[in-house]
Amino acid sequence: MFSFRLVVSPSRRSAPCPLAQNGYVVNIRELARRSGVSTATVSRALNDRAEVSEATRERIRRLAAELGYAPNEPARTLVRRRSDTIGLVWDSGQEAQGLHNPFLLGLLSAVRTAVSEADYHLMLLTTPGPDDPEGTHLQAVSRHNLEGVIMLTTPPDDRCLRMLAASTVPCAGIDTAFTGPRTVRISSDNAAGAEAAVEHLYALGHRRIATITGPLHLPPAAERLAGYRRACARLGLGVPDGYVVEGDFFLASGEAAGRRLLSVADRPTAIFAAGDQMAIGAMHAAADAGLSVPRDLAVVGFDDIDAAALVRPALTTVAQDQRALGEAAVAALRGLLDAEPGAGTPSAEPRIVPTRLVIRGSSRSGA
Amino acid sequence: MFSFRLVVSPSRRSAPCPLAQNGYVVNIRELARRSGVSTATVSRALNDRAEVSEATRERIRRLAAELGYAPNEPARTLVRRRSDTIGLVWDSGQEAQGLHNPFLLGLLSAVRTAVSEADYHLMLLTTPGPDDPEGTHLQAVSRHNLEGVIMLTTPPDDRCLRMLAASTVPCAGIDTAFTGPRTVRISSDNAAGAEAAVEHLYALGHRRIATITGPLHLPPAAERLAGYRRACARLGLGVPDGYVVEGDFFLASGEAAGRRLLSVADRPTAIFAAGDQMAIGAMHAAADAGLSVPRDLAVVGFDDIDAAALVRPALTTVAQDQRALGEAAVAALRGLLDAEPGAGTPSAEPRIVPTRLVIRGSSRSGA
DNA sequence: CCTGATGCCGTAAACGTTTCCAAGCGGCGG
DNA sequence: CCGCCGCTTGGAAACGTTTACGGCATCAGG
Repeated sequence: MFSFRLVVSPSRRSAPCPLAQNGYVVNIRELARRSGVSTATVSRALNDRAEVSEATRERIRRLAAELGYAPNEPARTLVRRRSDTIGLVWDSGQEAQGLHNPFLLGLLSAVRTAVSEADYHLMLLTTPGPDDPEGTHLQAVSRHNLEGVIMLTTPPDDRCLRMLAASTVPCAGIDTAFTGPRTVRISSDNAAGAEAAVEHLYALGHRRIATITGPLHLPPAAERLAGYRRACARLGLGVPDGYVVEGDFFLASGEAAGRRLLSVADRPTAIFAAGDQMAIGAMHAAADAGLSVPRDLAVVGFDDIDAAALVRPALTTVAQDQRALGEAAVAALRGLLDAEPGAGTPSAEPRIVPTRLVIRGSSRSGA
Repeated sequence: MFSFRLVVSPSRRSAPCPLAQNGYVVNIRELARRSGVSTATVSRALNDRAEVSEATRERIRRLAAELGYAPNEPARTLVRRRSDTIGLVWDSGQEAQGLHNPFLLGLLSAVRTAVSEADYHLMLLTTPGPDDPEGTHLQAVSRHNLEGVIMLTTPPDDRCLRMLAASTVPCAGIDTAFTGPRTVRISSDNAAGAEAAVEHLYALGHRRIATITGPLHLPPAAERLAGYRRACARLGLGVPDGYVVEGDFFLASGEAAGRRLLSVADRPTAIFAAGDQMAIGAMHAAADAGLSVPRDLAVVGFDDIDAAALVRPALTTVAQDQRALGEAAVAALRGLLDAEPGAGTPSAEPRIVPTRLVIRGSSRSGA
């Protein structure tokens, strides 16, 4: 079931901890000895417990600072049975190299700062190989006493993650499709973002607006398509056959889809692509067809990857708020952690984060 | 000197560890009880110690797997005085949003897999705020018993990182400028990469090759310029005044530098830019000047960011091997860890990782 | 039969911290 | 004077694991 690799290399045991201060580590016991109190009092003083007099507390803290004392987290974890640490997983990225990359890094940074502002530590979980057992992540959580896990844009068919989400471990997932008793999903408002893109094109005078979708089995792709359809319906725009082409979020699929859309009977004057790479591909297709963007064809993407600002004309796109997503994930996870475990599902509905339309040259003639 | 935030929220102590298997955690003691041996034997069996008979070892392992036992890492760390965990820092990324981002994510993934293949765990260190004390990272290392730290593309003026590198903590830095008794630097072969770029342009027939550099106080920028100069000298190419323009690695600076280079007396026919964003900026400048890339002007960049493959014409560039860089960093760190601490500097010279020239449309006429 | 070696295993002491429980002490109302 | 309470403090038991040390077999060589 589980396999173990606890092999301890017989050489190099017990390396001396390289603390800068005095060459050797100072404990709570050393502090107790030097300040003439017991270890219990030192612990209480450093942890801001109420039952210590102000005088001794101050004395102990000063001594601790002076000696460069740092508490031993493993020992604290051991006795407190909590580690103040949460795990982090993201897709190994080899497959989705193009799509998620730039987006992911923003998420990572946002999660990192939000987590440390909440005074938690962050441990990276290994993305398991295809032959690793399903319980790999559960093992890791249990080994390190992790209190919860944040997962970022992970593929929906990861067995290990599915098992983790299905367990009682608190999980917060950004752009993930897993469900579980203590799992909450965080996502951009894909539908509203798509609607805003269509509305923007409508406001510019476009009436024949086509779309390039992502793989429709992925929730974000489906939601963006739904938003597109809703906006079209609301604005009274028809969606002829052939105006909806499915891509795979990568450049080449956008180029191919663009060619198809430009050869359709009633040629669209604008394209909303569910991903920036596909939008850029569509712009290439337009250029190859001798069309000028945005004069002959307006293009709007989704995600605001780095390249969106670098291509010419620069790409109008629906930007996801990476910082807000990261903060929402951490907030949701804290909610799960603070709730009593027996309290059932606190709120299974996903947290939705608004998007922001970034208008650039690909949709605006005056650029 | 140091400040502490060990505040323990008085509510929610001792949350029950949510392990899936049986609802409660199984110890080494439980294993011992159930298999009729002592905890010492169980520990030895699971750790592949020699002093256990094959029969009992197998029995214990099977039982452990059956019960879903996972060793308690904090406890192991406490008694073994090593955590098998290394820290990871990277730049908060707000300032270098454009330059390092896509590159960084590849490094992160590479480091992550290399670290876990070496059976270490990875802990993310917080990027400290400007008012955090200098010893923040040292504190973290000492608190968690981290055995070493890997730093990725960190700014050269980070006081906390400088102090960390200067300490006796083993450090491996990719694209960092810190030095210390147990600190090793890993870097792409910037000079050779630049040389390869110039040679490529020379082989295409170009004789007037200019360059756009990065901020020359950053080592990579200086090294790339040196490579450019060396190649020009070797190939007998003159470098007239005005053929070397300094940028800041961002798009706008490349565009401005491109304009300057295109208006110089003896106009270059090719530009080597020390960063992809600047290269793309130079392409924009050429387009604005009515020049066609690559017919009238060839452009080569550096880094191979995602956008390099998305712009038109696609950008020829010197790709950094993120995987190799990550693996080299982990290997270097392991070298530091295995070396006895008293052995002095094992090898202070930096590890150099070769680059790879990716030829695309911006330098090749037949695209 | 004795001696030493070898293979396997148990006892118990750590590791650094938190926290339960009790105790000392001064004051205060009865 | 007694009992009680509130404020500090200390003693000691955990938490789960590793490992030094010693013991009990069994076995080979003399």
